[in-house]
Amino acid sequence: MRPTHGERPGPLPAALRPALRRWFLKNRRDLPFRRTRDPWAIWLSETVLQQTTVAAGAPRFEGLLALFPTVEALASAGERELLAAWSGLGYYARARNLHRAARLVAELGGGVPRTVEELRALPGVGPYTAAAVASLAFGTPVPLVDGNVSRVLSRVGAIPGDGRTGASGAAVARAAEAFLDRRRPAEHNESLMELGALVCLPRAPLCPGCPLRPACRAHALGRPEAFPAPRARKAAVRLRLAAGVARRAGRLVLVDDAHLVRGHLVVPLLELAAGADAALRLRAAWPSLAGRRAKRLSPLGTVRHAILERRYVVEVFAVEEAGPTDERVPVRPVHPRDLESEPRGGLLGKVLALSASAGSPAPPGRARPARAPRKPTGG
DNA sequence: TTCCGGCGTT
DNA sequence: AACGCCGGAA
Repeated sequence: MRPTHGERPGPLPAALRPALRRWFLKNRRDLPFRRTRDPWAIWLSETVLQQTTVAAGAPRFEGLLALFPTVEALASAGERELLAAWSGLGYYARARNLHRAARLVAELGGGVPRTVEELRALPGVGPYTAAAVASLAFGTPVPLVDGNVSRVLSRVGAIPGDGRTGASGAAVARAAEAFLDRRRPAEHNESLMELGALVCLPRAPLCPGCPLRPACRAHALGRPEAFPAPRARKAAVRLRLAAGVARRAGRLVLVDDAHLVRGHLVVPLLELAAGADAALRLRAAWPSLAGRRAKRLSPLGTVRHAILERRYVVEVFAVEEAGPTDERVPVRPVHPRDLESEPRGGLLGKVLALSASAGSPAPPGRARPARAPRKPTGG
């Protein structure tokens, strides 16, 4: 048993259901897939709509339903026919799954399965689609949590986290279960989705028109748009680089950037395997990188640079060169004063700042690399 | 450009 | 838990 840290958001008061219901009856959009309770039509529409907006998906749903009006019709059609009709919708594996599922259903007879468990067993039918068919078509009292509903419930309960993964996903599921109107699950589920689609918008929610506002903790906190928390960013890839700063006749030795941004100029650098000795590797590679022998390397420090989800840790060295120059290695020597007019990335600025601070009368202690000046990137 | 979204796969 | 799928919207 473990201690409770803070209280869980309580269930949405059932007292708000009538307000939600009134709001829905007044504001619901008249959409083609809402005019039917036919399980196959619901299944098909949910499959189409989980990958496209309502605007784009509605006409496609109608076309597909006209072509395959029953699950048996799809089962007896070829996969190619479905794929042809699916063209432009994307996620073609889902069309194949739908076709396989239709054949399974037809083989078993008895039409579209009625229970969540049976539905889940069909290829391409996950928790969402199963709950949608069960509740919207068959009236089974199961909560339905799509992206819209997850956002609504995250806000109403001010649930920390992204509302999908781990504990926050579980908290959203509990809230959905607690708020479910078991007497009319279809209408209830549709109304929550519609509220998310029309009022509880991702970026700028329209709280004044929201029937759940009296209970909404995120609104009470004054920051409805802060929920759900942004999705965790993809884990950054960490890479080690070794870079060398060398001068020839007052000009910086630069090369075309092959690692980070094509078309930019950067100091010669190289990617390091884990545990590799930066100085050793850079010195050995210098002739092929810069076309000249590296006589001596002195460490200048470390620079960090991020591009999208890549994190570079760059060990920078001042390089003293010696010997003849190999003209076959493409190098672009640039005088520092001409740097402004060259395409270059933020990394070069950071490296040069480090080099400059190391070259100037040393402040006591290790010089922290100055932050690179903001530069207008691109074009 | 960045973000979003159900599901299957890994 | 993370990723790819794929097109649309912000």
